[in-house]
Amino acid sequence: MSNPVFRLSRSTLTIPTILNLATFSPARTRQLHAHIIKSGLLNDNSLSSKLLSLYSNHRCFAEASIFLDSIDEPSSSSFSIIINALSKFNFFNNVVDLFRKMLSKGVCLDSYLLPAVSKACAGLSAFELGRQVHGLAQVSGCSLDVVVQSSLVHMYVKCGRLSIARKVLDEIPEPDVVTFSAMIAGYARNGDVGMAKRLFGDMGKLGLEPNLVSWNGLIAGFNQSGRHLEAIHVFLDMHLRGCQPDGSSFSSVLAAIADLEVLNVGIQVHGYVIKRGFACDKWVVSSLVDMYGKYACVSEMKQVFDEMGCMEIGSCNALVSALARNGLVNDALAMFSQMRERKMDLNVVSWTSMISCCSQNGKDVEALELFTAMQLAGVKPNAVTIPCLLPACGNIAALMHGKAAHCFSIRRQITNDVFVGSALIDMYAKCGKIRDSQLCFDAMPTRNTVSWNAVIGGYAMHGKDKEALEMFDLMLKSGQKPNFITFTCLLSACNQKGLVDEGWRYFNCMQKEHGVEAKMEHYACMVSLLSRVGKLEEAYSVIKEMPFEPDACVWGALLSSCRTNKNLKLGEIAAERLFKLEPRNPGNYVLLSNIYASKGMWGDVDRVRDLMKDMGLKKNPGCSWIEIKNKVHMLLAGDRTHPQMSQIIHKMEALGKEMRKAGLDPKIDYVLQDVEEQDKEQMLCGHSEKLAVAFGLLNTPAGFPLRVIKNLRI
DNA sequence: GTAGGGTTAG
Repeated sequence: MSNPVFRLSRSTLTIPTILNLATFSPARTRQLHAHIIKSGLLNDNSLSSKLLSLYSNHRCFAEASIFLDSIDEPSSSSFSIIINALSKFNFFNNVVDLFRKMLSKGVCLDSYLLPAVSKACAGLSAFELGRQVHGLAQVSGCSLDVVVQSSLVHMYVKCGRLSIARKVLDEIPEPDVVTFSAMIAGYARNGDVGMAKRLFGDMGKLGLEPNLVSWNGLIAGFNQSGRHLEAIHVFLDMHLRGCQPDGSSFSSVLAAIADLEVLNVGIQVHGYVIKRGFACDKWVVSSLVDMYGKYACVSEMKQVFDEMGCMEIGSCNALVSALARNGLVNDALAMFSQMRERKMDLNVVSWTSMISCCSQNGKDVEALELFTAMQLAGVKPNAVTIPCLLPACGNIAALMHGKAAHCFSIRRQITNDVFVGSALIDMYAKCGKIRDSQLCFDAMPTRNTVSWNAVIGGYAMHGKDKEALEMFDLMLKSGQKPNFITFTCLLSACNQKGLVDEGWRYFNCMQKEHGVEAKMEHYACMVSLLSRVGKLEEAYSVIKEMPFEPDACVWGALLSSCRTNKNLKLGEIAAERLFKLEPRNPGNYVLLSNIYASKGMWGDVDRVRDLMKDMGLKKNPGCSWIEIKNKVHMLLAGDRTHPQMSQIIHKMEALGKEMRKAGLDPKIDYVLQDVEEQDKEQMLCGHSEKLAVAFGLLNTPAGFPLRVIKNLRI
């Protein structure tokens, strides 16, 4: 006989023997179900409990529910079995539904199912619902149970209501180490690691010995609050007090180590990980991969990942971002495709990491495509995804996509997030919508340095020096500290308008008054500013006095102005440096030959052209775009009423085709897509910087200062 | 039979 139940029913086996069978497959469970119906044993309590457990453990909740419905008067323990299993598998909505159904049937509460319901409310962050459950627990008398109390503390913590959670904790006559751990983790997660530490101490005073989970909560708390060194100290303390770390302790402490300059400590902990047998723990591997990635130990991070011997989503995500962080963009993309091919369950972190990798490495169109693919895959973007995506919209002036992301943020109610807000400011500014940019800034409930930099940088980018400088004053008044990016934006604004005095003022005060060291970008701005107003010798002195070697940006600024001012002596010096630093940039050769041409030195013009030929370089694709470049520059200078706007657009289209033929990607479709739908003139004015990007102007010295701003990650 | 902790994306 192939049917086991049939065989059972015919055999001498009794029902109690069946119940003792350790495991039943789902199919066998269904057969048992049929057997129970056939034998009329539906209301046998122990049998029905066994069947419900079997179904629930196999996640056959539909069958469990059908069986529950067939019982005449189901007890709270019958509901409890399914509710606990649903909660264990994180089916929180179903927990709530079944709990409601149970109440509607008038079944009494018991303290075995309340923690699961409370956990579901915690998982759903359903504060109101959780409060009602708390009320029911009090009415039914279940709230005296320490397990129920602990679950309520956890629920309030997860809903972000720390003071209520603490009140519940304080009212428990005999809280145990689990209750304390929930509260400690709550304080830790919400950034109040001081309270977490105090409570940890209180627990000791009550004679409760902290266990592994409480130590881990504290380590994670210090790590998440950015107090990395203290996280390491707690880890050592725990070890000294005889509590041996587990995967959770290791993953937190390694994350802390990753953000400090202590690679040797990391290597020692890695040794400890191996010794304790956690080298294949998925959490630990993720942290190790991330740590080695942050220390640029590429082979180590790959080795740790490979030695785990399986593809697990968390560690794969860690590897993707570690590869991206180390500039191995193609490897990161390959890894991500492999994850997709293997049909791994990609989560929001997987998609967000990849979007971030693309938007930071010039793969803007790919970033936008990934955002669409992510949603098609049913993964909801969150408050981290949006700030990763928006720079891609800004980089190619894809205003429609940026707006869509903005609308998405409004629907998801994440516009109050400081990262989302700052990224929106930056995106609108880069798409030419400086007013929208300001509106987003105004709407922010809290701002940080990044938000101020975004709005100041936006005005600087649009040549609105007054507004940029005004915003800086407001920034100082608000008490927000400026950083090196703030000063780059300010100097860039001064540079565009030739404000030499203001430029020097900011340059001199940044170190003295604000403790910000002058970097390459600041020197580049000063050199550009001075040479722009014809003070070439002064600019050259600044270069000579720089405390580090000037880069191509600095020399490019000088060369560009030497052409305008027909200064051969300094032009040759700058060009010589540039030919070494950027031998393959045709713009440098063109500029020098222009200076020679302006002086009628045709022999030297030929010499530079031969130099270009030797390098296998052509002039920038389709030299007719020099014409466009001038017009774009006119727009940059603030000419908002150019009479030939529609011709410029046609020219852009033609150039786009030409560039594409030459195998170049002008990304013009994205620019034009927006232009089509908006008032063209209005858009084009705002798009001046984007046009410069689209046509590769930033790769020529003439593209300064856009080049400086573009390279900034606000 | 019920409760607590972790990593990777800005």
